[in-house]
Amino acid sequence: MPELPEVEVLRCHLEPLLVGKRVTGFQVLKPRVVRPETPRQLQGGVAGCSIKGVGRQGKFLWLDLAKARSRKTFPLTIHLGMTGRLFVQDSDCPLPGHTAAVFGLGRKRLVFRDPRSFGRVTLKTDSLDQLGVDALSGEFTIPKLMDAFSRTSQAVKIRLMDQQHIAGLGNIYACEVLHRARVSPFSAASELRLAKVKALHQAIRVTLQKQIELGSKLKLNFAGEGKSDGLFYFGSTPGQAHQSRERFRVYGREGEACPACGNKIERVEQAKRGTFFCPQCQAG
DNA sequence: CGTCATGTTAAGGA
DNA sequence: TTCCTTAACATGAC
Repeated sequence: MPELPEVEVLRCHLEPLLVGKRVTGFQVLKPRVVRPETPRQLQGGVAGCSIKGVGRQGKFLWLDLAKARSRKTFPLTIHLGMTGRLFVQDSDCPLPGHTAAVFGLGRKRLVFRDPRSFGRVTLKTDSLDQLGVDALSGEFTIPKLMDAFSRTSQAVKIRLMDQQHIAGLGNIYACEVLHRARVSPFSAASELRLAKVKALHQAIRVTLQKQIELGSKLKLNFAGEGKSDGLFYFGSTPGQAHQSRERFRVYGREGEACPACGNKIERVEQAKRGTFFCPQCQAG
């Protein structure tokens, strides 16, 4: 599910459901998602804790936990990987297939489902420590973006997806942002002039903000059962998938008309990922 | 059968 | 050391 907007919509959804609850149990069904500590170590760390908050930076989500009778909180990091889903359900519901981990919350439970098991649950903070500025925070400024683009030989699209510099953009929104800013994905990041960097900065904020607004308005099925999967780009409730797909300007639209100029959108591979762009609007 | 998919990270090379 | 590229992870959709 997961680029910044999807994770933020999920965070907003979960926060009121989780804050104030106590973790009454913890079960790992797919040990691979707990890394690098063992499931047993993680269990010892979270059992009996209360949830004080739900945070996010980039695509990383975390629960602020506190031991009983303690005010000090520590983050339990959850990353959804490519196919992770996180939702609250009644404890007497059957667990869905591909459930990776379950947090008991009294008569409710928090389920982490992840078919591909690329996601992660951990008390280690290494990943968070290395993360760059969140693309929607006030700290993400034009000078910060200039700095992220300097001293590198990489193409701008690759650099936009580097989470150590800017946290939150993945393959979909990197393509979308570049099209909105009319910047070629193949431009050398370090050679972009200030005007283009400003355009990209604006495009990042607008693209992500609009997508969060869209996701906040849609009725999402966070339980992720069947074809409704709590996503607003590949799924959500029936009849909304098409509508939300129309929100993409170039991603997944190879051969279709560019919404700005009508030319055919192309797809090429960059760093083993698909890059969708309009060769007319985004000329090198 | 084959191709592609929202992501991170370890490993190896320059 | 730093920077960069690639392979690996595991499953489903089409």
